[in-house]
Amino acid sequence: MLKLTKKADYGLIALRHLATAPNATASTREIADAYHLPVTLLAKVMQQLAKARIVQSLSGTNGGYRLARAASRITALEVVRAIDGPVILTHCFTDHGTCDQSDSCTVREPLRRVHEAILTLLENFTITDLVEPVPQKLTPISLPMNPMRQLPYPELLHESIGT
Amino acid sequence: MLKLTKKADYGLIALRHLATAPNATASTREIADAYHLPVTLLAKVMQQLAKARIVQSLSGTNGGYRLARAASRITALEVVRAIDGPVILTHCFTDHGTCDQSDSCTVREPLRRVHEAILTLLENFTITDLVEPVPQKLTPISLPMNPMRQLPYPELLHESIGT
DNA sequence: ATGAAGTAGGACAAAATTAGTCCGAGATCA
DNA sequence: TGATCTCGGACTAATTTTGTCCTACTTCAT
Repeated sequence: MLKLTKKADYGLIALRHLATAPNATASTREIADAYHLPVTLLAKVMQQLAKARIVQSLSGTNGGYRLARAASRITALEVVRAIDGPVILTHCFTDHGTCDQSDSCTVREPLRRVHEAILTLLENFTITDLVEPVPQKLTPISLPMNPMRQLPYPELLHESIGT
Repeated sequence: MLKLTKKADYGLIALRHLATAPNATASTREIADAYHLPVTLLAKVMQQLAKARIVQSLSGTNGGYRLARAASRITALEVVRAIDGPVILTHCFTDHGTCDQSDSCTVREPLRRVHEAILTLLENFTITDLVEPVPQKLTPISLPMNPMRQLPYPELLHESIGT
């Protein structure tokens, strides 16, 4: 489905919260309450972020978490990786042995390019970009472009689903 | 995990196959055999592609599927949508009512930008790009860029997992 | 016209992933 | 010393993905 998991969502929300928190610090419960997230699950997410050194934990009373570095230095890619594990577009990438014949998997290389592009995209997106809702214009992506490519057929436009 | 499903993989492989097939036509079994895919599952995928008018079915003996239009006019985004349904980055997009306070979901808008960028990426990638494995240089993505952003901390680089 | 080879499509089972809970342990502060 | 917090593993439940099975219908060739 090519979607972020809820945990990754929660993580991003929490990081944004920390980035704008008054003392730059907040407890798990505080964040969970603010956005109506399941406390225990968010706690797990925070732990993973701490383990990845994205966030720093402060134990004891009045403890909580704080960003381990500047928000501008925390990329969405890092966060997603820390929480959901390696980002994988196609399945072939990791388990090479599965593809019986390297000859068969003809789509692998081209798809890898798309993959890289998405990674780059996420890497260029930081927590700072989450905190400033500047409606910035989205410049078109450069990818191997096909000169013959045109707009999709009209009849397909009206049944295009989802966002 | 931000990954394509196997079905989407299969669909792309099949479309690539059709794009290069001698008669521009191939049966489900033929394709499944060529890449060692589960026949019945691929059949389902082909049906979905047919319903989305990406592929045209030819019933009867010597039947099979053919591309409904030029490979250069079939985008990866269409394919993924046809097979996996709407592409969703965050969960808030579809069920607006869930987010109790629109005030809470502060990350929605910025994430939507990332979302759009990924969609654009997939939209600019056609079946033709799958068939020509030209190792084209991947130009960096443009996104709302933070001028303060720098490379991730060195200590994080060595534990960066996955691709 | 009859059988072989196709697609169409729904119901269903199995497997994997994600989401969420629970509990015990350790740290810090008042 | 107790309240409040994090840490981390084990565990269950829900959802999604993957894959199979079966029946119906269509086309072609003999």
